[in-house]
Amino acid sequence: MANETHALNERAQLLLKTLVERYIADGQPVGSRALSKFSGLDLSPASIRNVMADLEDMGLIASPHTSAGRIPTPRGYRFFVDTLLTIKPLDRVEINQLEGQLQVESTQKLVASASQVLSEITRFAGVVVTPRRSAGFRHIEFLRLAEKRLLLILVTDEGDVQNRIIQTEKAYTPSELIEAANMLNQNYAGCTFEEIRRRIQSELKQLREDMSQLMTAALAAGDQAVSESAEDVVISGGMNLLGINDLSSNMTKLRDLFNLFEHRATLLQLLDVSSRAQGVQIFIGGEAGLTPLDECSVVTAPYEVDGKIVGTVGVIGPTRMAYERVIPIVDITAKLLSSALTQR
Amino acid sequence: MANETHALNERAQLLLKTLVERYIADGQPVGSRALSKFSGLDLSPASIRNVMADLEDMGLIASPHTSAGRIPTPRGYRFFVDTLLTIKPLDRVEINQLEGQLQVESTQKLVASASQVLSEITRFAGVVVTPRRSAGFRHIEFLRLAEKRLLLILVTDEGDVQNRIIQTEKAYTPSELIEAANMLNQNYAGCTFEEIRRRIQSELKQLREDMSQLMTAALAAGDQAVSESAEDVVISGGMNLLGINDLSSNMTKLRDLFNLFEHRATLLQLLDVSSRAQGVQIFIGGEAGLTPLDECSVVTAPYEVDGKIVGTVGVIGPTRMAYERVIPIVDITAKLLSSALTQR
DNA sequence: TATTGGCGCTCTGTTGCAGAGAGTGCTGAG
DNA sequence: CTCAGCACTCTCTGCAACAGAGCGCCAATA
Repeated sequence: MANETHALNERAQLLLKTLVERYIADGQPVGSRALSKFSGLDLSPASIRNVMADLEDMGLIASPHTSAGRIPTPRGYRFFVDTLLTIKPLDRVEINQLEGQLQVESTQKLVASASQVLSEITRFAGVVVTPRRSAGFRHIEFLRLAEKRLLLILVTDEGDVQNRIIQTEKAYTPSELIEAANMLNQNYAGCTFEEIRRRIQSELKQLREDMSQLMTAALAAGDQAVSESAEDVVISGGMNLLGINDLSSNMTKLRDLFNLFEHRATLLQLLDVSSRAQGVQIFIGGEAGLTPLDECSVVTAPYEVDGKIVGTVGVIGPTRMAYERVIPIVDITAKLLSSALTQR
Repeated sequence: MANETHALNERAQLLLKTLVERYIADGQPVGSRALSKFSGLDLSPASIRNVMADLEDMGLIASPHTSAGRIPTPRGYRFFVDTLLTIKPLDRVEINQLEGQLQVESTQKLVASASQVLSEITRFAGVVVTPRRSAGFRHIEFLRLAEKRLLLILVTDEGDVQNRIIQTEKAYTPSELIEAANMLNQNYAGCTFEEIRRRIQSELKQLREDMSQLMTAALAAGDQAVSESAEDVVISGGMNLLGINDLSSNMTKLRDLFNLFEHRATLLQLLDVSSRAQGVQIFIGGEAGLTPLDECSVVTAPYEVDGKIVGTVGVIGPTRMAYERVIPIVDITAKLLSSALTQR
């Protein structure tokens, strides 16, 4: 009764910590005897039971049934990761290994490989929200494929290449195509497509009709490029979660979870939240407000280009995961991704 | 004893057919009573039991245990699809619906959407082996991104666009880049990269050193383009299989199956076999020689460009699938894909 | 000779029950 | 405050009984 200080005393904290650690380690409810053996506190099981009762009153642990040990509640996990968890930073070797697996050839590959590395190293699902991009325009090219078929190649500000095939009404000569491309390249390089559209509106009428068709096609391609390069979320190793006992026991939940994976928009919403804050964020169980995730945790960290946050990396795994290991992995991956993207 | 003609008499065939159909419909072992009710033969259960015993002797059906009904063996399924199955062709509406969902914008999208359509319409996993392509070269472009960073854009014979970023040792001027691109475009358009490599070998030495660096980079990109456009297999809706009771009962098998999905090469090997033959092919259970598939069937059909087979589409689902429905779907999809690809 | 009704047999799935094991809550003593 | 002891609760396992489903076989029948 005397230790009802509401703030946990040191002993209770230590016991909660070892309880969570043991539960994470073997997935079995932890009883008073086990705790008395592993806490290092030299207390009898009976005394420990008192503390456990307090912890249960506070909603930090719970027992699946009368006579099983205790398992952490979401609140318990929350307290654990917030104040009890001691994370050990990755050593140099692991970082190098991680870095080595990132494929820096293109932004797409970078993002895909980051997601994959996360899933492989944690054995959970890796997620990466693709970077937001400015809708700038750098270069355009028309290439003649056949009589009335053109290949339009469009390079954005960020060096991303978009291409699309256009059916034209008229057969353009190569020089006409070059002329059109030159006009766009010289006058509008560096502008967003919005700007181009505005500025071109008036000038368009003065152009020959056939030219204006090309311009319109180019703008359409540009718009598509912008919309396609909208945020998207890449998921790797979702299958890993099949192997997790905690999740694969109830099939229905597992299916809901995978449905969530296919439903990008919802996931995106969750992950976007994380890009508001700096550093690693953790969502435990249903904290994110998504029921399919109620036995999962999501560990995320934003990454940046030139100091500006442009996306999020993360790991989705069971609530019972080795946070002290996953957190630094996500953290470092975000940093590696940031630096790889900033270099380009 | 007299009907031991080894070739099944008509009655036995009809009974086998209804047995397989009923088993496919509700997944329960089929007993003699059910069969007597649904075969339309007006035979008593006792008589039917005699026939069933014969069918069991021939290895076409089996009972899970002494006192359950019978289920088809793989051999039974095989006989069923080979000689008993009556497939009803898709009606016009369904074909249109199928056609409408194919995204014709690019080869990649076409293949991806074909796979997706297959999975959505069958509620199983859709697979498509991407088309083999010739390694021709059409057009190249160097674009200056920064001091010593170039964007190399490469268009292949088939209108596919590859791009990669190159770090150079020297800072090229725009006109140098144009010169290099022109040289490649004018001299080598239409050649395979192999040919270019051979022809350029001698000429390369005569070029200025800086030029030769660009050429080498271009060739490397070309090679990569070729290797990347090698056959690959696209899988959609693998998750659908989670919902199939037949498969999700034994978790381990399910995991093996998904591992197979991630292991592209093996899958590719299987699907490539199908592209040897014309028309729809069906692999039942372990017939493909892959243990993870022993409770699955694979229905495939090759598709072609200009009359030449270039890839395979297919569906992977439980052996207990509605073949009469899946077969025409796969068939039509292959045909639609062929015509969509031939048009471009 | 093919078909059929009937009977006994076998296997599954469910239910009820008892006992062991694990762990708790509580109480009273040090 | 700590702790040993005890009664209690809950799960898990094995066992036995029983109903249900379906088969195989056999003898009767059309």
